[in-house]
Amino acid sequence: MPDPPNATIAELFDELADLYELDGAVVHRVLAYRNAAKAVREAPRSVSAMTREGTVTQLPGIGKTLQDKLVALLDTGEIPSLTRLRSEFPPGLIEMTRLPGLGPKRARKLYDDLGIDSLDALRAAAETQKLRDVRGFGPKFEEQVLASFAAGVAEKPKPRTLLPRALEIAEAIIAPLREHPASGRVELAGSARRLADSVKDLDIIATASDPPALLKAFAELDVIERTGTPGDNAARGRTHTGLDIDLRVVEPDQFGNLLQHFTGSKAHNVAIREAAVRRGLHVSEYGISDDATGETLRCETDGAVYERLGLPYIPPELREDRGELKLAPDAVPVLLEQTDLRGDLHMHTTASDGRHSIEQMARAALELGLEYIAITDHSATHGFGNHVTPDHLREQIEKVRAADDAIEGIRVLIGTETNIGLDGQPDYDDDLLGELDWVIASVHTSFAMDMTDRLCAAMEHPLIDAIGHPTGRKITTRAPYAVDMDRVIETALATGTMLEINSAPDRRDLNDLHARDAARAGVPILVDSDAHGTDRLPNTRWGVATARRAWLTAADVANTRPWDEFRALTKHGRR
DNA sequence: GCCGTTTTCGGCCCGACTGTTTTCAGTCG
Repeated sequence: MPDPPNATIAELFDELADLYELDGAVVHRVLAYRNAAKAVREAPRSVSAMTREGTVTQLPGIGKTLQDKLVALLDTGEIPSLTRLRSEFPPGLIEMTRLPGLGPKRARKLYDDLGIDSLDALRAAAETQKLRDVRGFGPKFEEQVLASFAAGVAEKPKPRTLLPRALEIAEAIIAPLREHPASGRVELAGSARRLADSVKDLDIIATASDPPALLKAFAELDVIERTGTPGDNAARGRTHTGLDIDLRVVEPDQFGNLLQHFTGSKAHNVAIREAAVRRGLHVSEYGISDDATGETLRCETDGAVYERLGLPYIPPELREDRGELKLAPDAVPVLLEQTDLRGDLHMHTTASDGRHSIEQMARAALELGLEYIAITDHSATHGFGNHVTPDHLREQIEKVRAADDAIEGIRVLIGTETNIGLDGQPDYDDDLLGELDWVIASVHTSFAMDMTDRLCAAMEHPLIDAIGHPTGRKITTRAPYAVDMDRVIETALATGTMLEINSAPDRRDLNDLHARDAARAGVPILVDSDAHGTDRLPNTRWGVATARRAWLTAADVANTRPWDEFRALTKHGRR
């Protein structure tokens, strides 16, 4: 049996947390499992491998007990306590806790008293008014349960919204609110401010001379479908696209506290607060109270919050409790900016499945301030758009050379996005690949197989300069394929192959964690648009967002370099 | 279950809301 990947182990720990919670364990023990799940999910290496080496307790939140459980998992394929708890609590019990207002404690009570062990059983009991017989439950709860089923909450969790769409909606709300006469500052918070891949909802923080007026203006915006009953200083609304929006209005002298709090992440805030408590400080969304003086400090900016806590300013993209709180003041990375990019090494034209010509792409790239681009149409065996046969590619070489001559101010390079075959080999023969300036290789078929050998074989090829979208994920629709990223990074380093952060907003692949690991190992990272039209060249914004979340500086990203320096990093350039 | 320049034992973030309770536990963000 192959070693379980980190994602699988993390799921098992999360499941253990859920089950121990149903079992009535103290909250801190449950929290320990959830922390461990996060640590495993974000571990830079294979947790299975670390377990075999005996180094797994180096991960934060993994101690002796969890190490033993991991050893058992690797030896026997199961964790005994998990097997026992699964036999004790039907899986429907965890599903029941998806309903708002029903947590593990109360779900357990319904199971013990009425034998309710599934969403269906719960609904039936609510319909027949049996729930009110249980101590602690009443008619209101029955109504709530039925309302939740009617709203479809029980069926499945609402899909998350991709970042570009979320920011677009945020802008459509924030811009008019900023223009409203009653408003002061209006800022986006939450995971959208952290430029996460996708968001569950939007959090907006504002100050206002007349809060009710601003809340009313919010409720009347075109994009808002409906709002709940607004409070004095907060409103929750939903857009026509189904995205929930929380708007909070706050006094100007607390704006920074609230902005910091609602920017999160939750893990970041918890870590900040725990560290603060050790220094006699208590952080909340309303201020920082000091045990020594009894006073509470309010902050106008989120920078002031970090300053009071003795921390450097931490960019929102880093606020994930991934080591940012240990940064020395002068060690906060100067994160990559979109304007740092000088080249774009992955784009398509009408030769394959793009919508614009070589010239159109080049002129658009020039407009954006790029110094060099590579035209990388799909190769012959690719199923989308036109097949670029070897003869066709030879013609493309001439066309690209001509365009390069014709257009001043930008270097236009000929490349290909060659398909990686099942055996890890490219579509074109080496002679033809050798005539190109640049080769990026990607997987587009047979996603179900273990991809590690295939990718590593491709990287061994002397004319493959980079791997495109290395895990094949589509953020809300397709899981990454099975790939041992440790080995991929190791091989990339050994073979001098670059790894791409593909900027397509539903890909952002490599993701932030993998990109961080790869860059730390010393692998040159690419940030490419993968544009299929001139209007998509600015998509590098999303790749840059991922790079920033990966702690990358301009120096970590190969295509921030001038062409001559970039070329020296490629296999083609080193020949 | 983890963790330690206040600890190898006794801690482990903060606040609001809700429905059901007679003063609060559970849930949520």
